[in-house]
Amino acid sequence: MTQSIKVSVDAVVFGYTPEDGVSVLLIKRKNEPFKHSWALPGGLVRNDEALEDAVRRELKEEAGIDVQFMEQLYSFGMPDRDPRNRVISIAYYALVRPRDFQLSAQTDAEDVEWYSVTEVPKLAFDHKNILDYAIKRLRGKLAYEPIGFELLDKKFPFSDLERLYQSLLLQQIDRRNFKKKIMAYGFLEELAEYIQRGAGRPARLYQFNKKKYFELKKNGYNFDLFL
Amino acid sequence: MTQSIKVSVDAVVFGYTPEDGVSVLLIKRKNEPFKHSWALPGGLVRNDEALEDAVRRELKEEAGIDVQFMEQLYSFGMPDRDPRNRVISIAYYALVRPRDFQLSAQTDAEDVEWYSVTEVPKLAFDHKNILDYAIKRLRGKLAYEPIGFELLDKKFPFSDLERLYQSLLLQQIDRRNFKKKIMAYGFLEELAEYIQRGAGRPARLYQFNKKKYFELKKNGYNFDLFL
DNA sequence: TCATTTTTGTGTATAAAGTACACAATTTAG
DNA sequence: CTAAATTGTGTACTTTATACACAAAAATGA
Repeated sequence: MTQSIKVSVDAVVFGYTPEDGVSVLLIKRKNEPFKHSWALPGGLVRNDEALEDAVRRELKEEAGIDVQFMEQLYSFGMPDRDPRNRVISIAYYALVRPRDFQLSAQTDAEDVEWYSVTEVPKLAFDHKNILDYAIKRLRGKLAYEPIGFELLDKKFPFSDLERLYQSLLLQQIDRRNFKKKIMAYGFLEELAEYIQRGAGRPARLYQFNKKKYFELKKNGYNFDLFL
Repeated sequence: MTQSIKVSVDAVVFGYTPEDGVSVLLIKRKNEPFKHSWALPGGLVRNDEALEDAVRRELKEEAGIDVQFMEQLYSFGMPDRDPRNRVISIAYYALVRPRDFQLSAQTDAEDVEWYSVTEVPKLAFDHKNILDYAIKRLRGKLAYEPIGFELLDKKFPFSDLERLYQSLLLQQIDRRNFKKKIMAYGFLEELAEYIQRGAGRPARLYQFNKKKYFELKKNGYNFDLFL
């Protein structure tokens, strides 16, 4: 018998706000199977479409968002992961700044929502697996590449970066040592601007210098940010 | 139009011998397209077969080998990567001790051969890409997990490990410091046996203690072997 | 308005880890 | 039996990581 496997993509889109920590974008399914269940955005790849394009298309169709940073995560192919057909899914993860987007459930979804990674609802298919895998990857990645900047505002106070690391790596950080280490790499720029949020001394703003980063990286620099 | 994408798996099987360094297992294709070209072993996934099972089956069918250590590498899905149909391929990489196997071209291949990674011939499809990706992954992985032991004999002289790292990471290693670092982790056992190869003082044999390794790992230990 | 609370900002001393380095021991090859 | 090849081993020095506390600037509210 000839092969009859379907190919889909799924996306784990992470967002971060200093208030709510790390969240993930979920959609409520409009169709069977798992109708009305929460799930990762995704869907079948078209015959002549690159995998990444399929992910971007689905994110647009289901949630109305565009993402910048996106990487392939893993391919999930257990024969019974979809109750109807054999479907293998190539999962991607993406990082965005939630405030950059107005979520809007589009044609293919009943609803779209950010959920804190600490309180995700029951998910369709093996999407819980995929999400867990993505969280692990995000943690690992964060520890040796400065992808955290994709999640923060362009200009941010140092404490945002600190809190991002703490909430994702689940450990305390020594403020002085952390700053010392990050600044030593040289890809963070100190600005002459300040921000005032609630009580406390106003915080100086910083921004990530991608050019400097890639330059350093090209020269074989190692960015382990293990804490 | 309904989806008509085919799903295949490909395997990058790495071997190591102290004499020839790191090599990769290639097969000579028996069929079109790329008939008589060298390629990575692999083939279409069956309708009800897990991805890993498909890889193991193909390795058996094409090269007559069984592998122990295997991990998913990446999925390659450019629409034109196969000149005939749309085929997305889920690539795996595996590590073996070449001396454990007698290679034998089976039904699906014209020939099978180990090629040093420094002198691979022209490959079919996008297999050169896949191989390059796998080499990068192997380097990275080797630097923070002791997978090198999968490539060495069960009992090996310390210099084998040294040479493996040097040939893969392409840099000089200080013998004393390297040994100090590795031994400090505590997952390498010094044996009371010695081996004599060619000229020079006989070398003490060592072996990897997996149990100890997993125990350490479970306790959140970090094994960065960066040099 | 002023005392309290909240948050940011900053340096130094100590401990740990990484690096550089050279010579003796044991074997084979000629 | 001399030369060449390989293994085995310790210490001083440099770099990096860690622990730690108090002042500055703003908001809050009595």
